[in-house]
Amino acid sequence: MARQFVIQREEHQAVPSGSVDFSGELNPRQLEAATWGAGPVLVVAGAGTGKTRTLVYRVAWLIDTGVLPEHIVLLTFTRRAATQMLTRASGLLDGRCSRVRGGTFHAFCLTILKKYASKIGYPSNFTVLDAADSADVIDILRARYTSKADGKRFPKKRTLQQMVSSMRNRGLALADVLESTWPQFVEFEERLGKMFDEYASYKQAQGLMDYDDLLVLTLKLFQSQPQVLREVASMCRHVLVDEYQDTNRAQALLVRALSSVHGNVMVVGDDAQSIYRFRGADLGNILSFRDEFAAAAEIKLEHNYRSTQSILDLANEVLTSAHRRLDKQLFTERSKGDRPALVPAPDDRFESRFVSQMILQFREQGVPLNQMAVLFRNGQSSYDLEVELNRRNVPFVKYGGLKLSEAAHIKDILAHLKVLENPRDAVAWNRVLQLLEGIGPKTSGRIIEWISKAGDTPFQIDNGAFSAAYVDSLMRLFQVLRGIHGSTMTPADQIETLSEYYAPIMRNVYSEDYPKREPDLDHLTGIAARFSDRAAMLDSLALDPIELSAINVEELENDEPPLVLSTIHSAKGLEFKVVFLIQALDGVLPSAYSVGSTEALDEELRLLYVAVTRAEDHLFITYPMIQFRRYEGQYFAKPSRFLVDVPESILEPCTLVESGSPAPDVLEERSKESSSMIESSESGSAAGEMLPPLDGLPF
DNA sequence: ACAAGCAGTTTTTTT
DNA sequence: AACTGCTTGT
Repeated sequence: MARQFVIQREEHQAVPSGSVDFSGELNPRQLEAATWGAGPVLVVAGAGTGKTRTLVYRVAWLIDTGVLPEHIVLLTFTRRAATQMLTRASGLLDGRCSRVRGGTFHAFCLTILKKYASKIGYPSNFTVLDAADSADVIDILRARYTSKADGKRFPKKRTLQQMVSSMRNRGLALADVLESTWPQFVEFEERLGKMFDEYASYKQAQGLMDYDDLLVLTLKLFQSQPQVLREVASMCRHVLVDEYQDTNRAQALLVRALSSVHGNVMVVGDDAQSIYRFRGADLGNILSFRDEFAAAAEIKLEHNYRSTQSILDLANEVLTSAHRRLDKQLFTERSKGDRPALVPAPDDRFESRFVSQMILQFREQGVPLNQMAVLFRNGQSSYDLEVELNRRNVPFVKYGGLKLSEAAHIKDILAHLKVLENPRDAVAWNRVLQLLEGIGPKTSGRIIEWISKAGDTPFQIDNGAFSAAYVDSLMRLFQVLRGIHGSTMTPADQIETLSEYYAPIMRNVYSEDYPKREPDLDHLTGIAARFSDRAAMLDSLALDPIELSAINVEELENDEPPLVLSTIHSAKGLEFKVVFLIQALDGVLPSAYSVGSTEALDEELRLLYVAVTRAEDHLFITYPMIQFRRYEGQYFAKPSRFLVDVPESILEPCTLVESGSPAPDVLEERSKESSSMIESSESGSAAGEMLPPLDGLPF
């Protein structure tokens, strides 16, 4: 008989030794969640109910009761969210939580895979592909699977990439995915199936992993190597998951796996804020958590501390038409506040002028810029406003939309680093080689084949083997690569060296707009200075691309904290005193892509809900009445279908008039530069009140 | 055979 | 601003 050891049960009931006053800082429900003992628990936390606060105190409680920080895993949706929470927890605990493991599912899986890569047939220096890289890989294969006869009907690389992705993170068969989302491509099923199989083996052969691989291969590792699972899961004494409503099937399985030894898992989420269905998020995960984790308890947080009653009224109204939801009713003890305003503007320019003018007014009333946000459905919706804000010297940061590391010229530089890191990475080689004059897809393919045969000395070149048209530039490339390969340069120095080599190429390739791109190379060098390890830098940039305009913020460090512009998706979890939701148009929110399906429309509705619930004190929803489209010219736009039926008692309809013009004529007055004002339409435009009434607000 | 240049189309949201 | 397909040039 084997000897039996008994481990002392953790003492959860003990009064925490530290100085944190848990019951004073949290309401009874929050306290119950933060001090939860053992076993699975679902925390349903409505918008603004102190979800982050609860998680922060949860971490503090665990550590205070003696759990080692490195035995806590805090999985969040973005890295920003993780750092924010750990910083706050660290404030409560005098820094005692620095060793809590946390981050996104993808980043957490990456650390596991780096350690155990060889067990699933991968080298440990594998490269992480972002969505665009992965589409490039697929495109290489696509050429082999298409013929002239297919014409335009065969799916584009981006679509193909989305197909693979949705198969894998939902765990569905190709046939199902095609039938539900791309019925027009059902005829290609057999070819697509083969192509996707080849995609998988191609990645393995080259040491490449896409985002979905990080999750799926971790699961596969756990399945095929039970001792690895046991090893990893025993280090996860407490698993905390934020934004559980936005996890996909693979992530739910990971949560189950990670908690399989200790069984202590707390998931926090709000079904009404699930907005990542397009990425495979499965609302079913949160709705059926209590079935999947036997005996799971449920705690509901319904006391909203963020918004005024008027804003919550609109939020609740919006939600009444949603289909699937958990029962929950938000309430607040805050005062009624102003009704949210619906402001139609004659056109984009007026909308931008109105928003910037209001922002300046609020600032004069003492609201700091960084307590205000402008939200929109699409990244490009804010271009006009950005111009206007620049003109008025209003500093802003933009979240969502284009990322620095997704810009073509940055990807070029990064491709050189990837080649140095993993010389088997053919996608990176393709990019690097095709920058050279005289080298296109075919030649680049041939050179890559030659390189792969060269074996251990990847950056040596035999100049006799190549055509005179491009040997010289090829030699120069290899010389630069060898120079870096054989040195001990820091990542920043490597980028500096590469930039010097790349600058003339950039002038050639992007001859029209290279001056705009040039400063970005310096930015990149600056970012690289934070890293001492090239591989870590590449992984980090792949998993957490840098927001393009976030760079400008660092330069302004000592100036006024900037206004926030953000896509609704990127604003998840944030709150602001004043919120403007712009471009609230039918076809934008809801997106034109979603009108075909109830499920998709529901998600757009929740998106509106998320936008509305970001606001604490004031909410303005605006849209232009006239839009421009490239081939259709000007046409009359409709406001979002979610807003037209909202009673006026909840959403106040307003009109915008140009000062000095009694009857504003939309088309003729557009170019005037005088300041506009807003009036409430129901009180009659002649005696219209100035909005907003800025006096006596609870700032 | 292959690269480069041109013209026309198309753009959701993100790890 | 990027992607695709077509045409021209080497």
